[in-house]
Amino acid sequence: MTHSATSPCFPVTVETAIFTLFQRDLKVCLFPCNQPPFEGSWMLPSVMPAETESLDDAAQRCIFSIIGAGSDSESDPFFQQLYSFGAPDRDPRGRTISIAYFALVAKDRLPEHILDGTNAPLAWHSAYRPPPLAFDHSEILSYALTRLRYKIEYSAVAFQLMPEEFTLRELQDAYMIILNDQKLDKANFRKKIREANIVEPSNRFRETGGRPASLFRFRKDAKLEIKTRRFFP
Amino acid sequence: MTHSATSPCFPVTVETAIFTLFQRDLKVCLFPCNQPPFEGSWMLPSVMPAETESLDDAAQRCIFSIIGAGSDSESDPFFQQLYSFGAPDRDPRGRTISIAYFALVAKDRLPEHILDGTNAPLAWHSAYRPPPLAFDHSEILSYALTRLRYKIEYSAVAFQLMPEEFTLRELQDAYMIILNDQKLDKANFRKKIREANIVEPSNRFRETGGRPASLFRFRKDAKLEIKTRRFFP
DNA sequence: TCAAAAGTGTTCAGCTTACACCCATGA
DNA sequence: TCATGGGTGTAAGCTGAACACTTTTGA
Repeated sequence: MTHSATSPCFPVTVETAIFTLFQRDLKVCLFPCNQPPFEGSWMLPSVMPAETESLDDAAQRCIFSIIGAGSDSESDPFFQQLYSFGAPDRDPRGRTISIAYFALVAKDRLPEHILDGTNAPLAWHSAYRPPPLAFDHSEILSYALTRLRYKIEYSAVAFQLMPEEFTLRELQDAYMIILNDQKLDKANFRKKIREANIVEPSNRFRETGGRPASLFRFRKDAKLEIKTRRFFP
Repeated sequence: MTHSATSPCFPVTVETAIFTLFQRDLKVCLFPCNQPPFEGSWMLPSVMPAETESLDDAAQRCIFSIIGAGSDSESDPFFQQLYSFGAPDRDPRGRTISIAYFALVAKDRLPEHILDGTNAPLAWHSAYRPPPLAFDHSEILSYALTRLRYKIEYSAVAFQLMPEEFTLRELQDAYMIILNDQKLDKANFRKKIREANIVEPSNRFRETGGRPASLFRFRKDAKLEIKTRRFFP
């Protein structure tokens, strides 16, 4: 009921599903796993919290160790705790408890050599059709995808995956890729974005195949999360 | 990046916010805390996971240790993992990592001596106006309340707080208490419930001050979670 | 016959959806 | 002048909020 006198201890890890968007696909950052029996599988990046480090700090260290600390905290990636996984047999080497996070990084925030995998074991794989994953990491990944999809529908986190400036078509593409829904109506999508008041034009344009597209950026003061009554039906 | 060779260990606890509904109020189960410097404060019930026990099993054990194991698993309370708390200073006695759960129990599932607190340190307090709580438990409680409110809006978990049979008025009261909103329109609420197709009449009635009210029960095959496109605005 | 509470139908505003249309550019 | 993609207006249909109404019981 209350804390017992003896304190069994558990190794604790923080695993992070880091997402980014390129090649018209949602990508997740993976490392090759060498541990038997998972040779040839891939795994999510992970760290162990230091003695005096909070879970969030550990997750942030995990992310920065991959993408590098930014020059300004403005462009720091969004991250959020997901769920904790503690099945006794999740790691055959011994029991560990894993606190899972997910993170969103804009492609232009990633150094070139991290994006293309030059000179690093890390690789970006399709989040929807990932290679075989070690431990329970495919469970973690699919949970992260579900949460990302939920979150993108009631908040504006999508902008965390966009570059500094973007066209509305590019934003719509991001939504369609993440929601796996090609049926979003262009006019209605634009109206929603306009009325939500979360972007402003930069008065610059991007060359496309046809009429040039206005570039937008997210407003610093935008309301990012809105809750409305829904009930179940 | 990957698992390091040395494995720092952390004491891990599972804390559970157990909610029930009576006296027209949402109640949470608390225990007195004797640990300095929190004498006089209250705390959420907690257990430490055993060596080979999953986190969910530990949470279930925590719940059953209070309300007793049910005769049939049908009436087992609903519970769900919430969030993990790991601030280095959350417990002044030493660092622990806490996996928080919340649970919903129907009042008629609680034995009489648990409800009225006879001969037990446990007590039920208003979840909205709780007494002083030890550690970071007020943070855990307010997080649990937020999640409960979200969840009740897009799913039918409310029925976990209802007795076997109930009137629609009683169900509406449950919603109004949890959402802290007295303005729910009776006609519209009933229409929603009817169209959601989640209850069926038991063909019995409850005596009230006026016209007797039909009793309903939840349908076993009801769809409990429905997701609709929402976006942010 | 009146008070109290159950239970229902109808209207109106606002939002979502679908779709048609115009605009600006390069070839 | 045509193809391509950007950008907008509007009508139909659905949903939710508000509210007035009827029904059934006990006193």
